[in-house]
Amino acid sequence: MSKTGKSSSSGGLAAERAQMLLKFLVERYIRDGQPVGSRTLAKDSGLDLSPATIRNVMADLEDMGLVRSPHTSAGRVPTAKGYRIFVDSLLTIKPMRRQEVESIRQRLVVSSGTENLISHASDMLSRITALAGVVTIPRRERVRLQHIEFLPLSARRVLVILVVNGQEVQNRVIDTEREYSQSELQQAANFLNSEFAGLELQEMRSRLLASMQQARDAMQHLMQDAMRIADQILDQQRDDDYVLAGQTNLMNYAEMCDIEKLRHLFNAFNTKRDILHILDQSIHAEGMQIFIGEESGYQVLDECSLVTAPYKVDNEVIGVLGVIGPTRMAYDRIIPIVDVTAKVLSAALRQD
Amino acid sequence: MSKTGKSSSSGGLAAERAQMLLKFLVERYIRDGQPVGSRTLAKDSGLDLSPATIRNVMADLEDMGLVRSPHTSAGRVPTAKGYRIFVDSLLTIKPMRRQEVESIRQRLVVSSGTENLISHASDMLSRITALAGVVTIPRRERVRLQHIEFLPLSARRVLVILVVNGQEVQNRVIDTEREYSQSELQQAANFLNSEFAGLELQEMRSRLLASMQQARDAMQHLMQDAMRIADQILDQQRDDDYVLAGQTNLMNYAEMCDIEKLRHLFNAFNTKRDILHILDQSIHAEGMQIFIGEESGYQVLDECSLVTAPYKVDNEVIGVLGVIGPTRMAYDRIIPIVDVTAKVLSAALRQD
DNA sequence: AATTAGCACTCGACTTTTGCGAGTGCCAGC
DNA sequence: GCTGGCACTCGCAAAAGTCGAGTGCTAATT
Repeated sequence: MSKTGKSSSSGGLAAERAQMLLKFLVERYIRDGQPVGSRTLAKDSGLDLSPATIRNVMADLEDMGLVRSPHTSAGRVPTAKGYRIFVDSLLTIKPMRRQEVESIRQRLVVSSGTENLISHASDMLSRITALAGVVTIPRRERVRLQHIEFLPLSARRVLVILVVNGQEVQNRVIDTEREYSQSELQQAANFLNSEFAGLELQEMRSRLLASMQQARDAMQHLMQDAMRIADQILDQQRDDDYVLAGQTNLMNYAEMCDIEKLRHLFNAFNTKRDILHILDQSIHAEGMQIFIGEESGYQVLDECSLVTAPYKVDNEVIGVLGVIGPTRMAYDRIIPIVDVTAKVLSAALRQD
Repeated sequence: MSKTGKSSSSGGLAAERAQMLLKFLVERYIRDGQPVGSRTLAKDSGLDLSPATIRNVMADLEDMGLVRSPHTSAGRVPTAKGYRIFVDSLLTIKPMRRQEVESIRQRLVVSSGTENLISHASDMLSRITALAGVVTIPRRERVRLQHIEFLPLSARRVLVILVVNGQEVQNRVIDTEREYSQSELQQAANFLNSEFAGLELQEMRSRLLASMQQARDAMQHLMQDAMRIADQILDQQRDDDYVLAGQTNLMNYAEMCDIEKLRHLFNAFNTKRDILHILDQSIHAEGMQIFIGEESGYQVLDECSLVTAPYKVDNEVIGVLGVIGPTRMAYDRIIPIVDVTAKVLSAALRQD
């Protein structure tokens, strides 16, 4: 009954063999998508062991929770835990083909405008990996005001245009408390521009607050409104989002044949909340992150893995990108792709 | 063999009965999704006929291409042609529930900003119908310039901000041929604003062209650039798009269980080209349009129907909205929903 | 002439049976 | 500790059987 203790035998050596077998099993399963039996393993692993021995090792691995049989007389399949070990310590990364790197770079260098860049990156990810690509909309901590402009729309409605961070344009309509004349608005804009251009919105906000307390001038309300806008924009920064591409690629995978599962997954894509939550986790973790199957903690991603990498500008992480696919994805190929894409995107954003 | 001729018997009366039966059959099939047999029809149609008689009528309808049997011993199912007749002349529209109308109105009245309005409309459509909702981004023929602003970014890059049609803001970065000073830009903007504010971009374009031929001043190039922008914006107007919501609803329908079909459909949604083409057809046709199954001419929509209605502002049609679902959708309920939503959206856009 | 009852027949959906084979676990021998 | 051998398990797939809804046709009825 309790053979848990005695199995690992003479320590490290057998453990190493078990690892080799695990590695081989995972690779094989990723390739074929079929449970791997002891015979296959014995024949192709190059370890020159009989199937029976392999079976013993497999039983051990199963005890450790690294593999499992879908049913009594099938081969073994890696569990999430098994994939974890594989990814963390057994994986041999396969470098990207020159051509692939180039195609990403080309595509991203050409496209202009942050929006465009992001969606192209997502698109490239999904194309090259044949999985779903995801890129979060960049979110900077520091929003630097470049220019502000007020434009009267009607009696008490003013259109506020803000240019921030180089060339991003944001606009809002505000309902003001009283009617402002064209020249008043102009004056206010001039004031704000001369005082605060180049500063961060946060900074502007607090300075404005301070100055309003001492001088209560005619512009008071308008200034307050301007501040409200700044707040809104700062808020909106937080209200993040992502661009997804190639969802349909996921429909090709056997593990997704269950339409119910697929629907839940797609719903999660639309709802965005859960996915964003996971992506958020990796925005703070330096470097690449891999979520395997149930690890993510979200049921919808049960048989999916997520490979992510943060991208940055000026050494500040401003977003995450990655791919979503079945747990049984070719990690050795996917990982460098995500990695490189993040770097290329970072570079492209810098000079945007 | 050839009983085609003699079947319709004493003219109008029998034909009327056949129509009643067709109507009943379609309604029933829409309700249950099961082929309808002669017995059911006999029992529930209220016509007091024996199944055998019904069978004869069915044979006639089949000859006319309005129904078909999926296989020998199943009931009958409407063909696209059958649905067409049903929708065109047999359908009894079921008015919307007060509550539904209100929920749409509420939702759309509250939301501000064209973008928002559009996506909420799409969302409402998909929620209420439990199908996929689609709304095209509005495209006005007349783009009226309200305000233009140049902002220097770096040596030869200028950010151009255009406010058009009330409160839409568009922006572009242009690379200029030489470096312009801040005051030059200001001057140019002032000129354009005073001359062209309130005019349509088309108009501005041609006037600018005319005036440039006589006076070749220092602003020549900048003006040219401004014109280029106007062109781009006019172009972009043409580069249309739509907002889709509730795709996942489609996964619930039995006729969509084929994953391959589903994938093609979703691909079409992403590609947008074909769908846009169909929607375009209905932007010019006054009033509602219904595309049933193969009628659309696109294979991907083989077992789907599309119910659309144009929406307008100032009596000018600027977009189309509608729902996409299986041919077997509840037309009597869907049609008024699409109709009303189009009207509510039109109203909401007017005061936006 | 239209309608109906009756009847033989068809065919898909579902269930059961059967056979097969891949793969396992365990044990005894090397 | 490894291996060969063996009984056993189970899923899968093909084959066979059953059921019933529904049809088309024909002959009788109104």
